[in-house]
This record gives sequence, C-alpha cells and structure tokens, in this order.
Amino acid sequence: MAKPKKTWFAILGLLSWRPMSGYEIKKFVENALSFFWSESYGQVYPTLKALVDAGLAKKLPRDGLGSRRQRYSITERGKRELAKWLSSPSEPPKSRNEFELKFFLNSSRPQKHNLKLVEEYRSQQQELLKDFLESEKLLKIAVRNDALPEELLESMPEIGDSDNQQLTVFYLTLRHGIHAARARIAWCNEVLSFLQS
Amino acid sequence: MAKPKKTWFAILGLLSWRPMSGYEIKKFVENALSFFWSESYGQVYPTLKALVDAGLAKKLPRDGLGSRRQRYSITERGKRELAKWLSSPSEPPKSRNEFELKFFLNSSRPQKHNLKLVEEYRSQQQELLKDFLESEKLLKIAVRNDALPEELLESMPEIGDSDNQQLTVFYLTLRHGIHAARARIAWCNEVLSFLQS
DNA sequence: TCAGACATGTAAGTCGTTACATGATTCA
DNA sequence: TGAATCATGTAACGACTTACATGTCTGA
Repeated sequence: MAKPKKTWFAILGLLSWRPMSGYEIKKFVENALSFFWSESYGQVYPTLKALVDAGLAKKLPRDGLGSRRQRYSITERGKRELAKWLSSPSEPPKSRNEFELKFFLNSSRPQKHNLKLVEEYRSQQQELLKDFLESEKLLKIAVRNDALPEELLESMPEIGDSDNQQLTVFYLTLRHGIHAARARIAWCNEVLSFLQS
Repeated sequence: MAKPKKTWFAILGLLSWRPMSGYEIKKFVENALSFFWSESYGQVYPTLKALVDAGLAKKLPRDGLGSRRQRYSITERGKRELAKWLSSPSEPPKSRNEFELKFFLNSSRPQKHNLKLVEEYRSQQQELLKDFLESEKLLKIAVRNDALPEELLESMPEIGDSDNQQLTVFYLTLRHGIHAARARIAWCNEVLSFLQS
C-alpha cells in the first residue's frame, strides 16, 4: 500500500462496524455522514473489490434465497491495517469552500451583494443546524437509555443495530457539526451587523 | 461554458483585484487563502491559458527588460462572467474531513486512542487560531488606519496594494476562520470532558 | 401491473496533485 | 560560484463524479 487511500479506509472502517453491502455503505454515508464525508457508487463498488483483492475484506455468502445483497466483512488483516491508519495523524483538510471564496472575491462590488450572499448562507446553515439538533435530541435519548427511539430509526434506519459505544461516537461526531454550524451562523450575524453599521 | 469551473473563477476573481502572474496567484492563494482555498501550479498555468482563449483574461506586455513575469489582467467579458458567477448560489461544500472520519470510525477501539486523537486535533487548531489572531490584529489596524503595518507586509507581502474595501473583506474572511477554529477547539474540550467523565 | 426503490456495476470524463524539466536572477 | 528563490510550464497519475446499463423486488 503506497499512499493510504482515504476511500479504502472509510469503507473498511464501516465494515468494522458490521458487515455491509455496497448499497448499504453508500446509503449510510449519504444519510448519516454527509456533513463530513461522501462516497459515490463509482468509488464504493470498485473499492470493495480492491479490498477483497488486497485481503482486507471478504465476501460473505448471500444469505437466503431471494437475497440480492452482496455483503462484505472485514478480515483480521483488514482490522490491523485499519487500526494502523486510525492511529496515524490526519493531514489538515484542504478545504475548498465556494462560499468563502465568493465572499472574499466580492470586494470590488457593491456590498448589497455580499449582504444577500451572507443571508443566504446563514439560512442554509440554520436549516442544517435545525436538522442536527433534531437528530441530537433523539441520539441523546438513545445513548442514555441504550435503546433507539422509533423516530430515530425512521429518519436513519441504517444505524439500526449499533451498540452504545457506537451511538456515543455518533452523538459526539454530530456535536462537531453542531458547533461548526453555530460558529458559521455567529459569523454571519457578526458580518451583517458589521456591514450594516 | 457548460458547468462553471471553480478554479476558473477563483483565478479570474484574483485577476479582478489586480493584474497578476501565475506565480503570484499561486503564492497568494497559498499564503493568504489556504484555510479555505488551494490551487496547484498544474491548475494555475493551464487555466490562465484557457481564460485567455475564452476571452476572459488577457496577457499584459512584459514590462521592463529583465522582467520574467507574465502578468494577466481581466477583460470586460471576464468581469461580466465573474459577476454572474459571484451572484450565483454556492453549492454546500462536500467536505471530506479525515479527522472526523477517524474519530467516528474509532468507536470499536479503546477510548484512549480517541482521546489522543482529539488532543492532537486540538493543538493543531490552537496553532491555527494563534496564527489567525496574529493576522487579525494586524489587519484590524490596517483597516482602521487604511495603511498596512510593516509586520503584515512581511508576513503577507502579496496583499501589498489592496484598497480599504479589500482589506475589510480580508479581515471578515479571516473572522470566519477564527470562528471555525474556536468552535473546533470548544468541541474538543467538550469531548475530552465527556470521555473522561 | 407498474412505479419506485433496491442493488450492482462500468465507462468516460473532470478535476486536481505531484514530479519533473528548464532556466533566470539574487545574494551570501 | 553555487545555493536558494523566482518563474513558467508539462506529463503522468490518481481521486472522484456522472451518467449509463441492467435487472430485481415490493407494494399500492
């Protein structure tokens, strides 16, 4: 393994939670991790194949008769490689934030445009925060009671059989998103009052 | 122009500040915008050529004799296209945050690992915040006095001849970074006390 | 029965980085 | 004079998305 590929470990890491199929992996990332991760089908299926070839994952027999799903599980070697990667330092993210770029480049134009831009951004972030807080409420209950509320299962069926430690990490990761969204909203308010003064 | 290409407008936007060479553009992004944008030489030079071909930018004559720099300036058409793009809504960033992924995937391992991971992340963010605050202090003075402090010019020579409105936007963009870094540090503290309780 | 979700996969293309090639200039 | 930086550029590669192809199953 020359350079560790993030997609490899993202998928391997999900398999370390429990065996999953390509479709499940895609949906899980999309529904539950979208605020800090993304994968496309064009990545997921080839990567699963590559993980098997590298001996880090293996195909599980398709259970039942009508089952169309091809599930994969992590191997012992896979676990070791994953553990190694999880302990390695993360490179600081090279973010490319379109909004910030636009805001920055707008300097030579009337400030009215920037105000509109910031207001749009703020309502985007407020929407996001609302969703986060809803999930947070339910996850908090889940962690406390070690049981998943009906509502949570409806909005995120993929976290179905998670244990308490997984739910806790989920909750804490969500807190990261909440802090970030709040910070962005606070910035918007600051900028709006600055520009209007 | 089928799908608006971000790199095109990033570069065009910088040219709207003032004429620049490829090298200057790269350095500017690297030194001043790195916390929300990045470009590589492999993008910058071909894009400049493409912008000229599309009539959005034009080559300036190399001034003087020994000048090796090839500067480019934005054209009227370029300004119009840029303005259009700047007014268009930004798609929410598809971030892929390696740290958050690791934190999330670490759930099945001893929490000691996560503590270490979070502490590392926190000191990374604290370093970042320190730099931001230093720049902020200098930029604040610059905006107030409409003059660049010596120190600022040393650490960021590329903002050399910016006008007051540009400095203001710069300052406000930096505030975004400060809010974000503080939020991440606050999250770290929250998580550390949660995991240690 | 048929629309919509489930499910797997591939091909082509876009976007971006890295590494390399080349040479001028500056300054210790 | 030779190391570092300035400066422009390209080729090869890698990561990721989009669009497409194909077919199954479920439930109104």
